[in-house]
Amino acid sequence: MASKVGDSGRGRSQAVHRALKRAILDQALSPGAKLPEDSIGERLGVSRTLVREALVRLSEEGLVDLRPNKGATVARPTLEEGRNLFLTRMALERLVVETLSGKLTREQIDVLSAHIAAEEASKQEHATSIRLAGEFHTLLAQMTNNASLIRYVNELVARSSLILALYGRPHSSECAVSEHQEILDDLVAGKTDQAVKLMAHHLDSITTRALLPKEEDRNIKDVLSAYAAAEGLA
Amino acid sequence: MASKVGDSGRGRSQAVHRALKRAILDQALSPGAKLPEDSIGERLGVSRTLVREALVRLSEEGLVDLRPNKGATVARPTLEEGRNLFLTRMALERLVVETLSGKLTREQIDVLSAHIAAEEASKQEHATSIRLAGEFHTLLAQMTNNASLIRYVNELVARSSLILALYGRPHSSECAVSEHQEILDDLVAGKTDQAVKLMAHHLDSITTRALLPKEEDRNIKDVLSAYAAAEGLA
DNA sequence: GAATCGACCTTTGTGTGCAATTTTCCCGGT
DNA sequence: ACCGGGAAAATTGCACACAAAGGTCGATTC
Repeated sequence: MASKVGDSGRGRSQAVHRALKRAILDQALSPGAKLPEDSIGERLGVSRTLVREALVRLSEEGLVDLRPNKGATVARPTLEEGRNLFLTRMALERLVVETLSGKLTREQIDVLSAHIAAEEASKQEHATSIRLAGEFHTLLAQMTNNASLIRYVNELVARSSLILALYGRPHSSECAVSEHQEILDDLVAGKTDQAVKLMAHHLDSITTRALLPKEEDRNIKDVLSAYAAAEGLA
Repeated sequence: MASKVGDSGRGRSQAVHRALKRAILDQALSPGAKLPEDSIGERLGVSRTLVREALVRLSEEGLVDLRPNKGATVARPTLEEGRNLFLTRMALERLVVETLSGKLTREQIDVLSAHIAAEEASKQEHATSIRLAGEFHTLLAQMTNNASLIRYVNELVARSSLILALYGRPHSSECAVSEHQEILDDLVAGKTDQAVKLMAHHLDSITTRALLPKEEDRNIKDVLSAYAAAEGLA
């Protein structure tokens, strides 16, 4: 079904790209998963050529790691990369907020409100909940009409999903919905500084609240790998 | 020397990518130029497959436009995109400056000083002058050790070259060198706010000083094409 | 019995061929 | 002289084939 619907836009490699991206963001493919060109192509009904193209795109977006002669895997950002990524996100979303403050049209406000409502409604489903939370930010970015800003925010939000999938705690994104509402309120009221501060807090709370703990075996490996890398080991 | 270092590592598609990127940034290939897979492959001694991969990467970086069934061309950003791009750049470079302020090592300071000296020395050669001016910013970004930040600044700086190539006046980047020195001084002194302000001014002056006027035939065409697009014409 | 070497099998790297689409340009009509 | 119309040439879209690199598992040896 995906093949029939997705094709229309143009180039089928785009369709493959979207399919894989969606699969990754939905955590159907979890970080570190192998992405063999063959199987994917067979499953999606296209040749390796197109899969390859899609993988290159995804690697350029930072969603997959592409190691020479070793194939593609879903990206597995380190915790350090994660924190840096949120720093970058903050810088860009600050611009988003500054650009939008006091300039939202009625239509845009409606769209955002509806989206927040949808977020509220899907609190239970962990997967879609994360996706909707991210889409709020991309929606905001979209409204700036700044192409590069949009692109980068999209990328960073997507990769944030990966980070949260790896290091996030189960119920980390719950409070986010109310914060989204507050941000929207300030944007509508034109309280720029307040909105920026809220957005900063919003993103910061994700990093500190959701990203820090989780003393599982996964973390042990990460810590070790960091030390190993520092010593030039495998 | 850059070519020797970059190539050998692995994949030849990477080499093609670098070659094309370099050619574009040096304005050997000017914005809007056609990039036929065949000719490029023949000229570089590789097959279309590899050229294709490089073009996909470049399009993902925003350096080439890749239209379905119509082939690749060197990107031709509009003036509007240009201004937005510099807005985004500002947001990111602000983070760069904030991250680096007061934390530069002696080595890093030396590298930057040397670079500024090189900029000073090559004032005459328009092409390299622009390149070095850009590299100052990428150098700064590099020192943050923030992967995503580095990547985006690199991209934006590269695309800025395109913008300046299209809309910049001949001697627009002259004063920049002294401003670079000032920024470095403030970074070393740890005057964060001052450094941010300077960087803001630095980038802003590029947009207002270099990007605005230029009433040449090129602009006429651009204006017309904008109206044509609005009317659905060629 | 454990370690090492090697043949096999899987997966990626790259070139090439063919179909489809776009562009060019030549030609006839108005 | 100008404007379609259509065939030919050029270019991209896509798949497949072959070569090379990596990984695995078993056999051989100490």
